[in-house]
Amino acid sequence: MRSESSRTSTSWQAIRDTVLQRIRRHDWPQGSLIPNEAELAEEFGCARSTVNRALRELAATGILERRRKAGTRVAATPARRATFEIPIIEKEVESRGSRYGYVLITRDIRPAPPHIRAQMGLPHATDLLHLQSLHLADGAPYIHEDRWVDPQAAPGILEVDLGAISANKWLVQNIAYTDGSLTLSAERASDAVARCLQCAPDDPVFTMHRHTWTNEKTITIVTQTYRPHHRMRIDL
Amino acid sequence: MRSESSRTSTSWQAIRDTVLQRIRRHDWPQGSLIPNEAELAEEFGCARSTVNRALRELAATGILERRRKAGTRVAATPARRATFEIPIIEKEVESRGSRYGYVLITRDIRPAPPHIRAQMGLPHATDLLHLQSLHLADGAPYIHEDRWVDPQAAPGILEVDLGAISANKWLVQNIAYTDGSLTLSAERASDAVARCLQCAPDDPVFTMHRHTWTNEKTITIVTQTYRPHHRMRIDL
DNA sequence: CAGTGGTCTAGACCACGGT
DNA sequence: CCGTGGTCTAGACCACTGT
Repeated sequence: MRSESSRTSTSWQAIRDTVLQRIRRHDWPQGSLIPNEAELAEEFGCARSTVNRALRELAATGILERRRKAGTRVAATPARRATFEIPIIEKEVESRGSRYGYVLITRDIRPAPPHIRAQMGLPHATDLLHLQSLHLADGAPYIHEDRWVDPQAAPGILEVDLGAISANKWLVQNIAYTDGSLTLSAERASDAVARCLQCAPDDPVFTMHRHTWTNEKTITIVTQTYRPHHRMRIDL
Repeated sequence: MRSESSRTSTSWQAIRDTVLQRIRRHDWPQGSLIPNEAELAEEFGCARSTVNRALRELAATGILERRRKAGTRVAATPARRATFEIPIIEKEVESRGSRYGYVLITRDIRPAPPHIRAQMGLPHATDLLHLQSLHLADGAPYIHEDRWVDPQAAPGILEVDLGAISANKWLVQNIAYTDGSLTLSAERASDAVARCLQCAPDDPVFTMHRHTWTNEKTITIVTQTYRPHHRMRIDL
């Protein structure tokens, strides 16, 4: 069996799978030290760098823990990391087989309110661009979006027709960001949001809060509220 | 400037950062083809495998898209993937500086109800282990957990004292799983859950649904309901 | 100090997939 | 067909960190 993929002696995937199997069978119990790279390379009859690649991948998913000199250990709790796809709403909607739509509800420029100032770390009540919009799936409300943009960090945004292109799309295409954070929560729909999403004003709604910045400077803070009953799926 | 990290000619991190910078500066616009590995290796004065490593890392985060023969392109929408840390409740609680606690509320063996049978793909109403428990932070309710376990897929589980060790901990330590899915949503707290979490019966609650299986066979299905106002943070 | 992982190199062969 | 990325090798030096 195992005709498998590779021609070249041993592939790093094969080594990864073998190691994984040994961990799952408890040949190498949780927390234990496994042989070092040189030993495994000899066992598998391959170069050390091939072993390195295999073990590195396993370490990246949290299954192994590696430290120089200390060696490689089976993590106490395996499989702790997964890849999270940051939803791109347009594609998310289309991949469900629906037609994507976008509507700008309000656009105004106003001094940052206190909670936004605090999050952005602004010393003064700078003028910010405030947007409210709606993403649609087959014409029905899908996500309500409330966004603040700092025009100083996103030069050019004030000249854009944000009724034609979504702020997110424009920002992604035009403003580089270096860092971001993402917070998920369950909220009670506010009256305003409920009206937009056409749901009851206290329905539980899945909410995604994003903050992106570049070089310590906030570009935008967004709160996206999904319509009720939304589920976000993550594969492991 | 740039004393930087490496001694050895050029590090893959340096190449990654340079490439990233060029993308952010739009030297290489979105969707465009960038030079191939051999050309970049020459430009940076390093081995092709070093370039490969740098570009592979960028492709893993969704910033680049690579295909043999077709070459490497700047993704239309950069930075689409992030690493998601699957919360290990005990550690999550302790990392907040709280004391972790665990209480088993109910334990019974009963035929799988229809919706669980459907999710597990069970043809008959097999007997399953059903558990309800509470995770505590400093003695206060933190997460309510409702879990179904197939004893056939998790041999030994019926003999375990699940009042002493949480089912999750025991399963993670004893039963290998190969695949899983994770679904996040906002729900309205049910009466039973609200009582356990000591909140109002219609509070919006953040809910994590997990399904793990091995070789097509479901091991366990869990619904974990966080106390109100919980936020799940993901760094990018 | 010394062992272990981290990385780089130069060269090679291969697999995929546009043309 | 043949260009491009994917991988492997053998060897080397280095960086961290436990002892």
